[in-house]
Amino acid sequence: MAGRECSIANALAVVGERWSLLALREVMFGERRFDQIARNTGASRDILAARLRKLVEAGVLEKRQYEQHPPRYEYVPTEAGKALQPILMNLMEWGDRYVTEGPPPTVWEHTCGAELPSCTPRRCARAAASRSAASGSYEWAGFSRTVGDP
Amino acid sequence: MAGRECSIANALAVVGERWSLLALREVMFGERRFDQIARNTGASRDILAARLRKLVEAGVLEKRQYEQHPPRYEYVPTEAGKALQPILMNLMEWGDRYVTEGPPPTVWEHTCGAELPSCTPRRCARAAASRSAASGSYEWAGFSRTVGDP
DNA sequence: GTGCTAAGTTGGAATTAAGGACGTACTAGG
DNA sequence: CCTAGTACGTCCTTAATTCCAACTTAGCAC
Repeated sequence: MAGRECSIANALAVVGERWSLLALREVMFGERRFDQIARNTGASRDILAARLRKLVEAGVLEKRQYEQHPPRYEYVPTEAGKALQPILMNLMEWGDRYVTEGPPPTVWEHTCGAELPSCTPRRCARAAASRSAASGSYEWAGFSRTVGDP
Repeated sequence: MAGRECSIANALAVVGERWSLLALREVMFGERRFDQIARNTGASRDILAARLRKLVEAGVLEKRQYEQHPPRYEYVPTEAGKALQPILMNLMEWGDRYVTEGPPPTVWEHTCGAELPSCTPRRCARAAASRSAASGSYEWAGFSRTVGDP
């Protein structure tokens, strides 16, 4: 037990469990409600509830009530949550390059036309293509992403 | 089950399990042998063996024999493994900022004296300080890291 | 009343991890 | 020869987690 004292380990204690980063991905993609996150990640509802609670306790997400009767909540990223976005982007690029077979399921690019280097922070990004079936668009923290058929 | 088709999910299928990224951290820190990785991560030996096998199968690490009699192996990063380094660095920075209390356990800086922005790839980096008890130094893929008392 | 959506909770089965002992193979010391 | 120590795992038993489906609560629409 124990292991080296290290901020990587500390970070993983917060976001390193299964489904945590995928839940965060959904929030980043604009899906902020429990059922949407559950559907899009494929996580069990009980585990997802536990992960979201933990992320809220850790200050990565904030639970915000968007309806009084009946009470309904959505999850929005805090500053710490937003700071994880580059990590998710890098992870996606790594997955594109070394794991995913075929073309990347989602591609981001600058709305300004510049190419998107593997560097953070990124601003002015827009999803150019997606093999995902869902449609919609979303903007957050300087990012803009569109999902849909070309 | 199922969930969105996404390279983040694909990446996490390879490196998202508990201990995988910490094992990779050790390899990145220059600890490439089973016992060292086990000690420094705190993982159970059987689980660690399973993770390392998986990482080798996924092409992230390579198992290299460094001794014939008795056969002894060490784990070295492949190109895919090296490509994960920026992600670990970003995760460490995120942990430093939002999780770890007190000063960062490990600090990297450019050997050229320039400050180290939160951007990849990094070259010419050197660990300036560490609260870790262990001593030693290590260089890999343009990084140089020193662990020890100032 | 029936069905639908949303955001979870509950209970029981299945899976995974923890922790330590053990095996094998070699080296060093007495 | 006998004992220790190092290295790299595997095996076994117990403990903790996760999965899955069903259920709850609360309101709205028909």
